[in-house]
Amino acid sequence: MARNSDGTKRAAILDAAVVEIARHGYHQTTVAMVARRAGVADGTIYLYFRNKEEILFSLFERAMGRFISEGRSQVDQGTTAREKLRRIVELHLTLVGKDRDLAIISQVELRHSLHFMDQLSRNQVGEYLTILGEVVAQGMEEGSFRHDLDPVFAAKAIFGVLDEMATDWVLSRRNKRLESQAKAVVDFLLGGLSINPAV
Amino acid sequence: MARNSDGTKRAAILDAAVVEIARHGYHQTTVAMVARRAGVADGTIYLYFRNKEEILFSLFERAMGRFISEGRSQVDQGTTAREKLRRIVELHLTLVGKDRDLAIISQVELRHSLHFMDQLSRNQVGEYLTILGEVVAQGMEEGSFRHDLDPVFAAKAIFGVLDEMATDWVLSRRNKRLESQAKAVVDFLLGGLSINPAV
DNA sequence: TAGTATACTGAATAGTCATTCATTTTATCC
DNA sequence: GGATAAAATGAATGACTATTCAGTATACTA
Repeated sequence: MARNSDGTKRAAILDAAVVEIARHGYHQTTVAMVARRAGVADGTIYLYFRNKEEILFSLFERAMGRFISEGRSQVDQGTTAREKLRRIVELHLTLVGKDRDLAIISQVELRHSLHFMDQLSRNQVGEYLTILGEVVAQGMEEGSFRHDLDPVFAAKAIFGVLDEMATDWVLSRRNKRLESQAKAVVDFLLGGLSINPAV
Repeated sequence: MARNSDGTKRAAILDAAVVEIARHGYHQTTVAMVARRAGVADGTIYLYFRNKEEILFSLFERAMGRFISEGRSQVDQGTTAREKLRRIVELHLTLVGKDRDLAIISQVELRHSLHFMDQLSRNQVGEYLTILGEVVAQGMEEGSFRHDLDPVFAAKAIFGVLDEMATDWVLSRRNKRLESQAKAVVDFLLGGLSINPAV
């Protein structure tokens, strides 16, 4: 039952799926296409995944796992909340911008169904938002962030900005690097639009 | 060739599609299901729409049309950039929050494929972003917004925050009204996180 | 009211693909 | 090297559904 001992074949299938799904979309991608690119037989896919949808889930788990562990690591390397925020913004944009195929999947293909998004947001994305929320809470304690923020709300807002930049980059044909937006994002998040926010 | 003179039947089909697609997702919704709910025969659908995908497109056009025209109207009713921003944020959250089925479609189901999103963002969403960008530019001229903003960037960031709030509301089971977040959103957009943004 | 154009119907078609499983290949062990 | 188990294969299956179109109903005209 141990399949191909190391995760080699499973990883190969996931790698193939990233390319095919990014190129054709989840629904236009057949299991046979993934099998072909991975260099295995159609049936082999089912030794590693219960069904086609589970490939998509696993894809996301693998990618989001990196996101979360590297995110935590970046946060731990910073000291002030501002610095932590800067680090996490840079990480987010860098990771998404590193692999366009994967970006297409995370920004577009994974958002297919309510059921699916629900699962994702409950688990992986939720943990990511928690990290963001902790940074905001620290900033409030430090006194560098406004005292009237709600960290849960702010975490979502931060995520919203990052996510929109990522989606915009995926949809644009320009090949300007995504991480080049990091400074603008941080400035916007810290300072907002207003010159004098105290209305 | 004039079909059913007024747009009655076409609208009925779109209305039915909203409900079915919101409930089951685009791919699990069959043309027959839409026809049944609309009270027409399967074939009738094809008198009004070239194919299934065109239903989805039309759905979005109809909804986004309201968004843009009401958005312009709200913006025109405001005088200062701040006030315009507040109005548009409230409108956005109110419109999305008004109809959960439609919200599911705009936040989830419409993001089906790269090709599809591309079309949308180029047309409808692009126009919406333009409106937001104009408000930002006005704020900069007025002197109420920071002079170092890029209106195109800021428009995307604003949209990102609004979109994330909308998606979060769709996914959450809580029935807190979406528009109750308007003040928090405006405060965040205007003031950002920092107490003293001038780093 | 007959005749014609328009709108609608829904059963049949035609194709697609996820998934299965009997069979073959490869690895392991004594 | 023969036996056994684990992995992998890929052709066949079965289910599903978008779309078509020959036929029917309805509205309009003169």
